[in-house]
Amino acid sequence: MELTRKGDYAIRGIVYLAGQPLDKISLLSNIAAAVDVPQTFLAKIFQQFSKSGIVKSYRGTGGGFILARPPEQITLLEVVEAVEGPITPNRCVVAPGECERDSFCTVHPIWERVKQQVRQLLADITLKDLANN
Amino acid sequence: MELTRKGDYAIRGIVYLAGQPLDKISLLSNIAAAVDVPQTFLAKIFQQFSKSGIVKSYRGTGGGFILARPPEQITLLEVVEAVEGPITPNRCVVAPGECERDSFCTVHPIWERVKQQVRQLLADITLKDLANN
DNA sequence: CCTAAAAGGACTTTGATAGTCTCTTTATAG
DNA sequence: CTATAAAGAGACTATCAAAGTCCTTTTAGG
Repeated sequence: MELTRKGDYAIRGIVYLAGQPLDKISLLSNIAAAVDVPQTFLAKIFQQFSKSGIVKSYRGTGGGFILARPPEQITLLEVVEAVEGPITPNRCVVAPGECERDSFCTVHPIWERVKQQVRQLLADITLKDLANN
Repeated sequence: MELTRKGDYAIRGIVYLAGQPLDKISLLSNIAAAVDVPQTFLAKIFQQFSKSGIVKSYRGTGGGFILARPPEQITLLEVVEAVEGPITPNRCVVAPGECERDSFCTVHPIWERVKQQVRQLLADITLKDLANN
């Protein structure tokens, strides 16, 4: 039921980025230092961000990371799922048909509801809400 | 963000028990077979249930397990937390003061909300709702 | 006192988490 | 066109929790 450290780090990093001037390219080394995360680990996280289109990356001198969209268009849900995979309170509910007990299991619908509620809550928060200016 | 197998097994077992005649003492071996969980593993789970006062156990011949209270007085939240520990979406929010970033961390209140919502949802479900009769 | 059950503790296996390290690719500046 | 500065990618390692097993002890009945 818990976010992993990776997820936590991911949020720290992206929130930091959202708090920077939006046209400023930030160095991974700076981000890592600012949010207190091992740089090599954060590198992996930002690679995932880059692949899922949350940040844009630039290589070489003067390179770094920048938000791919304005902060009000990036939700917390998107950030979390980019690194943690789909949010699901129980594996029986990751996808329809995953669980052979789901036809008769009375708990199944509960997990569906939990999943929906949590996703909804996170989808309503954007990086704009989280960036502290 | 996911329930462990232990949590899942725990629910299966207790829901089965809630579906039995309430004055009937069930054998662990029967429960385990019925819900398709390794008996030795389920034993550990029911020990925790017993300690948290969800079931009553009887040793020796004719012994076994029985709900400690009527099913409508046992919530899903209680069951889950008995074996999984407190529900918390992020370790920063298990207890006040746990996280040294919480004074300035803008995400902290979000996790509090998620936690409350999930707990509320699970607290509203009782074993009576889940037992299929 | 023998047998049927749960309780308790020690142990093992497996897999995910949380990283690290090294090499490659891409881009810029001189 | 070469040196340098960044991110990308892959392989590797260490640690820890999850998932489960096994064995011994306690409790209760017949």
